[in-house]
Parts: sequence; structure tokens; C-alpha cells
Amino acid sequence: MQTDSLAASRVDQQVEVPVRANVQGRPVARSRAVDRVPAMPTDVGAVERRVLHEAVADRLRELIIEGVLAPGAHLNERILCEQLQVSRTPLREAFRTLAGEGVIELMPNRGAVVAALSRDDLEHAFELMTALEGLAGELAAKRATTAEVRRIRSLQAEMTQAHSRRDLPAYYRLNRAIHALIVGLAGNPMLTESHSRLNARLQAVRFRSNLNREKWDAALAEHAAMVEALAARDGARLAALLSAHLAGKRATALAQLDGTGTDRDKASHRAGVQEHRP
Amino acid sequence: MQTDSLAASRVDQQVEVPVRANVQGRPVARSRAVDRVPAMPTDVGAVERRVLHEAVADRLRELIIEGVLAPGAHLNERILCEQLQVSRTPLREAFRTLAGEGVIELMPNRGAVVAALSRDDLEHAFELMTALEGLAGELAAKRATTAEVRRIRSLQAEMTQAHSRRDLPAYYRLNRAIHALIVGLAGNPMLTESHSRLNARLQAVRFRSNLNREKWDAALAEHAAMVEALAARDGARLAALLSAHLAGKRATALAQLDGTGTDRDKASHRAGVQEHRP
DNA sequence: CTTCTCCTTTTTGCATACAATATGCGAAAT
DNA sequence: ATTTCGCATATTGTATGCAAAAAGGAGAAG
Repeated sequence: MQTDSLAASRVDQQVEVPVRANVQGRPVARSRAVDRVPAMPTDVGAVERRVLHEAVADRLRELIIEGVLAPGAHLNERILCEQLQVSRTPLREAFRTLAGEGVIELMPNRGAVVAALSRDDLEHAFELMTALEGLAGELAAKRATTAEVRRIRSLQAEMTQAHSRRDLPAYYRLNRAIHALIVGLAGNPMLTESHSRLNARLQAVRFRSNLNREKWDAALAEHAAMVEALAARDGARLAALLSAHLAGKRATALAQLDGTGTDRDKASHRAGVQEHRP
Repeated sequence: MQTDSLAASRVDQQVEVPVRANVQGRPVARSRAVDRVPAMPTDVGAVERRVLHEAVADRLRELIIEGVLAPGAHLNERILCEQLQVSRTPLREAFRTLAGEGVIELMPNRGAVVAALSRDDLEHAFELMTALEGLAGELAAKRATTAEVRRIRSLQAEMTQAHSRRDLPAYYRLNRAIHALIVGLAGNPMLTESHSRLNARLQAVRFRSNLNREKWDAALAEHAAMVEALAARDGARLAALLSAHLAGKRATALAQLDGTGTDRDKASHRAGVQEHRP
């Protein structure tokens, strides 16, 4: 730990005036860089700049999606601080961020638990998701440009290849990308936000990887039909296809839930990372 | 409108809006509650037990809805701490809560600003709201019990009275209550959450109080039709009516936006509490 | 054996000190 | 006159200490 070094540097602080290092380190001598200055590039992009609590939130989100932090698991502040090597303040700020996203639940004076979806919650989530994607489909069919449709087509082609390679991870990645893209094409940021928020909550159940062959094939065919509906600007049809597609996912998710016993009511989950010493 | 009052209402430094009277001044004296416990009443309602950051979040939400903190206003931590009489930790936790609700925006190293809705944002919000209420209507028509329909009817009657009294505040309160109840009757907590989150963002624009007579009468008639559709379990019709109703609200909101110049793009809003010394 | 009470331990909430980053202003250099 | 640079200050981000609240456990009472 660095408590000592921190305490020591504090003492020093009082004695010497902190010298702000010249950030660029560049000499003051101003020999003109060049005589003919090349035009400023149009866009160099911003530098990567992270704030600690954001990094913590991202990491926790990963851990939850990966299942390291199981639904219902209690998140102990002290232990997580040690494991993530951060102090409690940024951790707690990350908690609030995640709670706002619905990924964890915060109970006053009782700490945080990973949000668990009951069977009813899943039903409700799919119900809402169907409405959101339905709207997205209608709007996307109206607003998407031909270039955007091409982009979707290309993703669709990639996904078909992943399917024929039986590359499930790639398939899921592309699947999500396509759905996100369709929602994005709707051109309604509020819709996009609601959708991704809901999606984030569904990720935690991880109902993937128990997709059987028939369902997989069916899903692929549905995707192809969706792209065609989009290209044909048939919003109603696209919405209907998205709805049918979600119905398939819902069935898979519920089956998974029933099969694995992961669906016990929320309160019964107590496993968590903090069990690391037998 | 209240552009002037907004500008003038930037909170004077001296005015304090404490969020709590006293927390740690409370005596530790531990007179045990009671010695013989009388039989537990069926439901006395939970005792108001607040955690500071929640109280702060509630207070800030109020201030934003009331327009004391105008859209685009920069929220200075130090000044708000002084005014609310709390330290920065609970204030910052409240910030994250509100940011999760979309009521404020947080920029790393640059603080928080009250979320401002551009004209496009409003369009998007109503687009999404229409889908959400449409789903709510379909579901409510299926799931509502007759007792619940009666409850709605009674609210509707109250609202009609408020209308005939020209009691705008009561009308708006009942209006919101009815809409919230319909959404609640859908029986989908996730839908309810999405709806109220979106609603919270719309509250800030406060596009009320410029309702003209014809629109008001029309809105009332629409409401009556909605209740009948619900009673008749006609989900499609209810959804259509809700959609039409929202279209009216949307028109009102946009007119308000155009009329008052409150719609300038987000970045141009700079009025805020921190301007306290000319 | 259960239940209650009192105590200790753990965990969470708040305040504050310290550190990093941004902002504004005047001087210097084109 | 305009731009750039250096510095002073203001504001946000992080760490840590302390106190309140909850959780757990041993022992007494029923």
C-alpha cells in the first residue's frame, strides 16, 4: 500500500512550492518550426482520457456481464476497493452510475447487489424491448440512407459467415452490432439510450450459448429478412420481424432460466467475489 | 413566460435552501423505543427515513422542475454545498443519481449542467413517449381490473371539475396522475420506469400554463374517450387516443419553445446560480 | 431449544484534506 | 492588434478518517 508514501509527500508539500512541470517540455527557444506550415489536419481526434470512476464503472460492468459478479451478489466496498486498487470514493461513484443504468441495486445502509432478473422481469423486459425495437424499425425504415443499408448488409454477410463457421462469439458480436445499428438508424438518441439501458440489464442473464441448431438457423433467416425489409423501406414488416426475432430470444432466455435454476427469486442469490478465502 | 423570472431567480448567494435541519446534532440518547410492544398495526407506512444524498437529489430535482435551476445552468459544487448545507460527497452522489435520470449532465472535470432539451430532443422524446404510452395502453386494456377502471373514472371526474373551475394546477396534477396510473396498470415495472424517467426529463421544460381554451377542452374530451376505451378494453383504441393526446401536448410544447427562445441550442444556456456578483 | 438482549465487529454514510485539471488574465512576442 | 505563454486561481477528482447503522454472536431468560 502507499499510505506511507502519501503521508510523506504531504509533508514535503508544505515545504516546497510545487513546481508545475512544463507539460510539453518544449524549449522556450522559438526557432520557427518550418517555413511553410503544412495545413492543420482536419481532425486528429481527442486523446484518450479516463476518469477513475468511469474506469471502475466499466470494469464492474464487464465483471457483471462476464458473470464473475453473479446476479444477486453483494458488492462489498472494502473488498472491491482492494481488488480494483482504488479508494472508496470512485468506487461509490461508479456504484451510482451503474445503479442509474439498472445494472446494480443500491439499498441505503445495506450496500449494493448485482441486479437479478426474475422470470417476470424477463417477460417485462422483452415486452418493452419489443416496443422499442418496433419503433426503431419503423423509424429506421424511414430514415436510413442507402449507404447505411449497405453497411448493414455487409455486417449481415459477416454474420452469415460466422454462422457457417459455427463461430458463436463472432455471431453474437455481429448480432448485437446489427441490432444496435438498426436502433441507431432510427435517429432518435433517446430511443437509443432506452434501448441500450434495457440491453445492459439483459446482458447480465447471459442466456447465450445454449442456442440449438434449429433456432440458430431460424434466427439467421430472420436476420436476412430484416435486412431486406429495411432495404425495401417496409417499416411495418421490419417491426414485425424484429418482434418475431425477439420472441425467439425470449423463449431461449426463459428456457435457460428454467433449466439452470438461475431464476430463483432475487433475494436468494448470495454468491459473490468476496468469497475468496476458504 | 418566465425567462425574466428565470434570469432573476438565479439564486442569490445569501438565500439558503437547506436540505435538512440537522443530522448529527441529534442526541445519542438511546431511550429504548418501548418496553411492551402493542400489536403491530396492519400498515402504518414506513417511517420517513432518508439518506442525505437522496434528500439532496430530491431537493435538486425540485429546484430544477421549479425552474430555479434553469436548463443549461452550471451547477457549482461549492455554492450548492453552501446553499444546501451539505458537504460535497452527498452532493456529488446526488449528481450521479440525477445524471442517471437524465435530469442533469455530467462532464468529467467540468462539472454538471441542468439538461436542456433542444427542439430535436423534444421531438425525439415525444416520439418515444408515444411508443411507451401506446404499449402501456395496450397492456392496461388487457390487465386492468374493474376496480382500477373505477379509480381512473373517479380521477377523470375530479379532473373534469378542475377544468370547469379553471383550476390549472389541479388539472395538471390529475392529468399526470391519470397518465401515471394508466402506465401503472400496464403492470410492467420496466415500462413504468422508462416512462417516468422520460417524463422527468420533460418536466424540466415546463411547457404548461400556456394552454389555450380550445386545446384544453379538446384535451379533456380526449381524456374522457381514453377512459371509455380502457373500460371497453379496447387497447388499440386506447393507444391511438394516447397517441393523439400526446400529439397535442407536443404541439403545445413546441409552440412554447418557439415562442420563448428557450429552445436555443444547449450550449448557449449559461445562466445559472453561480452568477451572483455583477 | 428458542428467543431476546447486549455487546463486538463489520459495513456504510458523511466530511474534509489533498491532488489534478481547467480557466482567466496580464505580459511578452510576433 | 493579435496570438501565445506563464502564472494565479477556481473547480473538480480522489483518498482517508470518523461516526452512524447494520450484522453477527455469546450468554441469559423464557
